Amino acid sequence: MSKKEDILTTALELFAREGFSSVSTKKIAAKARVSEGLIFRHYTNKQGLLSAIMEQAKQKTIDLFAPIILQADPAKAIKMAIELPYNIPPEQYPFWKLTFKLKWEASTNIDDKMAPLLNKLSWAFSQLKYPNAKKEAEVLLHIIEGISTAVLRDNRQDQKPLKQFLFQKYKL
Amino acid sequence: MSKKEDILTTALELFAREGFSSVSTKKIAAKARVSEGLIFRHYTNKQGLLSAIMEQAKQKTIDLFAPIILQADPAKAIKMAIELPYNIPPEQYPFWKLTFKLKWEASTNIDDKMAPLLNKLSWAFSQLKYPNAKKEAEVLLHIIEGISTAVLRDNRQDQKPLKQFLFQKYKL
DNA sequence: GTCTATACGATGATAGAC
DNA sequence: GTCTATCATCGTATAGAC
Repeated sequence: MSKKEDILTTALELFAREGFSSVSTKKIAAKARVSEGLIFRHYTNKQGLLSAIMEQAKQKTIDLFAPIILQADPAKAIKMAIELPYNIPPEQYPFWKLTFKLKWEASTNIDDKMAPLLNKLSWAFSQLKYPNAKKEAEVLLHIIEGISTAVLRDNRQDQKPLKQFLFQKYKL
Repeated sequence: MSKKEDILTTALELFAREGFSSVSTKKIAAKARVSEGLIFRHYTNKQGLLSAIMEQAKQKTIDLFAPIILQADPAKAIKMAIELPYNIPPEQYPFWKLTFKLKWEASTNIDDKMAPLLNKLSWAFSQLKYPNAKKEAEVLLHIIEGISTAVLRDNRQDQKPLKQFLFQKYKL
């Protein structure tokens, strides 16, 4: 891995754990074992570092959602969406933690990221003849985000997973 | 309002909007129109300011939940819980925004705050003979937190509220 | 209670050498 | 590409006067 990548990975980890403004470029440099100046050579400024991270995140979101979006069977798509929080690759936790954290920063908008999934769920519920497909989708997305939050925050899978319960609830 | 209170209110607003570490004591002082030194006279340090805010928050949480906790009719209790996100007094938005934001800081734990509500919902569902009362409660709490997040982030009520839909879903 | 002045380490960022 | 040295500014916090 290049030093440029080391910086990005380290910054991501620290931002996810401690928040963007709490982490100094000095700290990033020390943990990534590069000189502080190098950060600015590669990423112009601290904000540029965050932008580069979020650029990567965009692609990871698409990759993670792809199998669900492409699923032609509506019941299977819903099932996969429910399983999503439990299937986040642990090495991607920092990514998702930061994404959820940044939900509360004015600049970013997590809803844009989630829109494709929301639309797919809406489609799935309407295929299954749910009377309020759009709202069913919204509610399920809230649940999925809630479970994801729990998983990401505690860095562990839910002790008593709601997965089975939800499968039952949605008759899957 | 005393200057001491001005500081607290201003800090709360800024912390909620921009995050704890992004906001300098200088900025708080300017916006509250007090000298910077006064902040430290009253609250020892910046962290003390946050602690004072969270101390207030504890009481506000209790007050907001009280009518639900005291509700003897289980169906009504669930209904009130669903209405909760829409009934947060707007002047308390900064409080709740900050509370939800701090969910992602290692030190704080929002689950402790939410536990009484979770337990009440669990009780309500079991009264109504739901087969998995505990998990029903968990799921509904996720939904309520999701709706609250949307309301708080956009500083406005949901355009197409899920309230009616949820009432129907839970046959209330 | 409140303000002004100030100490001083930390922080983001640049310049220049290799 | 990478490091060292350096800088201006900012940020928290204290001291002393009113």
